[in-house]
Amino acid sequence: MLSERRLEVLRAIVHDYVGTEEPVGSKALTERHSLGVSPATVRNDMAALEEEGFIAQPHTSAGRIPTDKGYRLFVDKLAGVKPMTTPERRAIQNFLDGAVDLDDVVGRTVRLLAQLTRQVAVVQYPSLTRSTVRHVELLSLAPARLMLVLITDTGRVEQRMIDCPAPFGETSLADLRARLNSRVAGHRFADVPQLVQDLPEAFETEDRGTVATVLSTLLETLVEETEERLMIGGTANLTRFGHDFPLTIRPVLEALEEQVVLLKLLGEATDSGMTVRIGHENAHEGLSSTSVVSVGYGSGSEAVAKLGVVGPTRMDYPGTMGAVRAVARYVGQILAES
Amino acid sequence: MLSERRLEVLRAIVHDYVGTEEPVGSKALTERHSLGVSPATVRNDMAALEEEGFIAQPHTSAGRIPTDKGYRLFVDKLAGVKPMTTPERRAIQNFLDGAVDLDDVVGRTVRLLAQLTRQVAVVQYPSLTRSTVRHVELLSLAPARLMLVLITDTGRVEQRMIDCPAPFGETSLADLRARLNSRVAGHRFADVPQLVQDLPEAFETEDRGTVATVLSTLLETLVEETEERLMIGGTANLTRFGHDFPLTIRPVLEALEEQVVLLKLLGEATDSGMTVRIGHENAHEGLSSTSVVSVGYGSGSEAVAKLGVVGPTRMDYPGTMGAVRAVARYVGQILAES
DNA sequence: CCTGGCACTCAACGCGGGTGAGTGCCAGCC
DNA sequence: GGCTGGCACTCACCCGCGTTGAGTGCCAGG
Repeated sequence: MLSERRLEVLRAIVHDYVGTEEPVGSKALTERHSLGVSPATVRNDMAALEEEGFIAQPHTSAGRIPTDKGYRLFVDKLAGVKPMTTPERRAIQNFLDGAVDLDDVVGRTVRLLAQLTRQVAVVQYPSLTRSTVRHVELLSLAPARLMLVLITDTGRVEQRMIDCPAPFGETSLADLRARLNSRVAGHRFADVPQLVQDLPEAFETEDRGTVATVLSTLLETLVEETEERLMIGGTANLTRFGHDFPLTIRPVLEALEEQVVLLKLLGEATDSGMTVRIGHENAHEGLSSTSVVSVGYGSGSEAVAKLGVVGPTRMDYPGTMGAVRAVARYVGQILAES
Repeated sequence: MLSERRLEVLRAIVHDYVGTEEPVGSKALTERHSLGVSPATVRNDMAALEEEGFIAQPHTSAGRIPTDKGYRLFVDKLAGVKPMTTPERRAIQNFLDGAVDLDDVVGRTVRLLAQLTRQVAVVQYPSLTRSTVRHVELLSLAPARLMLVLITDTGRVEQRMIDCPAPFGETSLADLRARLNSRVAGHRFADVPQLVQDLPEAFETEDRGTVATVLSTLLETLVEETEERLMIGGTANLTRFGHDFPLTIRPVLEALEEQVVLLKLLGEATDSGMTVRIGHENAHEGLSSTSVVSVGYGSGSEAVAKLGVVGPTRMDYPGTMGAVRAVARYVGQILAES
């Protein structure tokens, strides 16, 4: 086990390195932090920390930089979450309050998060499977052509075209619409399948085909749209990364364009509470020198989606975590209100 | 006026510079292109071209690179549009054919365009004002709360909540729904205002307030949503820009995040036909070393929105223009079909 | 008007010594 | 045993310098 002071040294190294982006040496450390010991002692501690794999030297006779393992220890044991100041909170709330619809909420959230953390922000649209149905609408566009519109409690709208196997009368349509809504409105999407299971039985034989088609389209929509959408922003912040651009920034931009990758990234995070994935802890190759801070958010007590930021492993973890948590909280509030 | 050969020299310079990214000298030019004259002659031509402002030297005793004015001449007079090959066309069509809804069409288009041109692609969602109404739906969510759903011929769906001044019966609702649709379905959004103008008069006094509210919300939606959405992709291609990254790439990424800027960019382009804006021709500061190739696309003969690519002024104009034109054409087809 | 020849310019490259931050180790002290 | 000051060593970084070579402008001759 590492002594108290050694942990303190690690904390100091992380702090300085995050600030300066340069390897930090023993002398500079003792000058900037009053550790109460001499550089020589710090050197010994550093040797021990290096031995354990928490820090490393880019090359012999240079200062030390934290390793992924070092950051991990820092995040888990040494750093708290830095709360937002009151004016910051107020600014967040004001900014988000102006949103007019779901797209706008997500858009504002992304911009806000990117600006607060000065990193790349990722916000997932509220998930359908965890949402509840507000309303299902069926429109007749042509004798044998329907449109299914699905409205969620988070304000999201999905629509699908349906080609009916047989013409479907207005009365049947109204009937189906009413029955559908009385069964599923207010229920969670995940519960819909079993709620509508026996619905065709209530209809005349000639209509059953169409009803079944409608239901299967509905269920299909639920499944399909589980592959969720997301919005990213603040990519310009990547340019503050380092100086060896092409190699650092390229793979990150590529990864960010792959929604699949991002969704997996957010998906891997724990459902509740904040998750920090550091460097190589991210499965994706291109993100091996970035960290992802993510958290769930939702209109109720339960998370309906996640949001987070992607930045260099060398980031201000306490500050970033504070911003992410605060934004998630307020977005949840906004969604609950609307 | 410049002689035929001098134009040929300019074309050669543009061609080589686009390929190599390095200033091109007289000797190299004569070696790679059989111009039939000696380097010395080419030097004289170059001096003339420089005099006129079509090319410039980064520093004394270096080769020449085209200026914005040079590219302009090249695009206007010297370069054609390079058509896509048949297999390429087929690939485009196959890729776009798999789309399931509007979001998917736009998403696929962006990815396709980014991949084909190896640059940043921008696709605007079909505009509401130029679209036609497919269907208007009114749902009653609560006694005095309605939802308005607007479906366009391009598959776009917009919804709005409406708080009614007075309770609105189901019969009135059905009546309003029917009247609304019979008037506006199939008509262009721009024509909607005058089509619904006298609608309240057909209703009982007690319902007129609600009808008016619905109509004003409808008209509002048309106006609001004129500020159109767009999707961008292929930002990773920016890393192929140059080697002096931070300065080149940063402002571009920033500009791309500002939807306003992009919309203005596309908006400035002519409505029909392809538009190429080179370097400083773009009003926006950060885009002064990029060119924008854009074109309108639409389901009919008329453009409903625009798409294009943003790349370095040093780009393959004929190829890019060919790809942009081809993609626009096929997207138009897809939209017309759905 | 084109061409070969010639002197000139200057960014890019490679080399080499100097500088300084940082390290590891060790003997001595508390 | 742990902390400290001292010391020799390492090595990336910087700076200046000469070399190289692609490229230029100009000019006299075809």
